[in-house]
Amino acid sequence: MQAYWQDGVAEMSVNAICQRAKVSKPSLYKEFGNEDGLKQAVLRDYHAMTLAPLLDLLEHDQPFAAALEDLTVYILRDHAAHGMPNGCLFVDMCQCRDQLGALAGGQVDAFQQLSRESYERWIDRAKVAGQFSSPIPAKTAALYIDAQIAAIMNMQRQGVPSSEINKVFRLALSVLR
Amino acid sequence: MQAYWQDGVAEMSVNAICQRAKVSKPSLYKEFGNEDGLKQAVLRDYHAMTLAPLLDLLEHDQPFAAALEDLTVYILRDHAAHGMPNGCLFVDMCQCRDQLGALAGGQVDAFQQLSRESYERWIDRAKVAGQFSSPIPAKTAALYIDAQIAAIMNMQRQGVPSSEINKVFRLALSVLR
DNA sequence: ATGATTAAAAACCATACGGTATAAAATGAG
DNA sequence: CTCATTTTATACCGTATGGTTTTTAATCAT
Repeated sequence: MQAYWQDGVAEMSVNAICQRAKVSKPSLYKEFGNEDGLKQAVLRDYHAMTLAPLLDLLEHDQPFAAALEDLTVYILRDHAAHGMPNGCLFVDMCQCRDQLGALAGGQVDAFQQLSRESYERWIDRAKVAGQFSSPIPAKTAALYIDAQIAAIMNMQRQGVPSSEINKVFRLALSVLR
Repeated sequence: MQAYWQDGVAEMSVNAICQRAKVSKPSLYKEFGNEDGLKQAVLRDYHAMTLAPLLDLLEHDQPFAAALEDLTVYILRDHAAHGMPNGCLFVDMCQCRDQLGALAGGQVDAFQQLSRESYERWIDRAKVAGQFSSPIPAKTAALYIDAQIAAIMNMQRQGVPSSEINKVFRLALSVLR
């Protein structure tokens, strides 16, 4: 996971993974079947560690504005300070989805759909609670949030200064207030 | 260009390009030197055909709101109707920049910088003309526009319905008004 | 300590890649 | 028509990939 995250899914070969993990190739293939299975397993771990906590934030019973602030803080948190590479492995996998096999590719699609549905339900709840007054459809807002997060992750990987990233993300979310 | 645009830069091998273009491999190498040179040439053509016209829109002497609407129409125009593949070859190259050689990679960086500078100058002009009242820094706004366009191109390639894409993009740009 | 089981190291395999050399075919000038 | 030049098709080269086999080393209960 670390290797894919840091160097990019497309850049990392199975041989390089084995070398870096100090694991023999047969062991890796016994454990994961093939490269596709490895990537699926990695993506599942990454989701549990990094994406699921974000979606959990939205389930807490708190005002929309507070959840939005939690989300902002989570997205903009300093990766390097927590020993994490920059960018987002999931976004990376979404973007090179065509290069993935059936397992990892399907997992990407599933997680993508899950995220958007979570955002949409969150907005819907905020609407019925009267905390989301603008006439933006929930589906559109969900797509919008998804796109904004992906955009920020791309900027992070690209090395844009975090001060600029913060301003851009808060600007993007200001439209939901 | 068509091949890279349609199937993705990372998916297209030199062999496949030759086959598709019905060109012999030695001819291709005589013309472009190597794969990196090919990609650079393709990117230059793509920029002249697709990106430069967009930046030109910003140079016309018209109110900020009018230019913003022109930009919106240009970004959201129906690619299929003009015989173009969905998505954006430039965005694709940005996203797999690590897989590119020195020539194409450098060209990507150059065009990226050019775009952001164009956006920034455009916002600056709008500010002095009193047509951009919000206190957003021009640099931030430029990064923001760049990110929004890339996000829309990703959604297009991903097959999100154009009706949704339109709503998302107009939502994103509404923050600049 | 020994014998069965498991893991690892190394070599190997087929394939596809980017890139090049060679030989056949097409082209052009005289 | 002929010869020189250029273009093409084909085969080839070295390398790296995903994936396997074989052989060696380590583990572990008896």
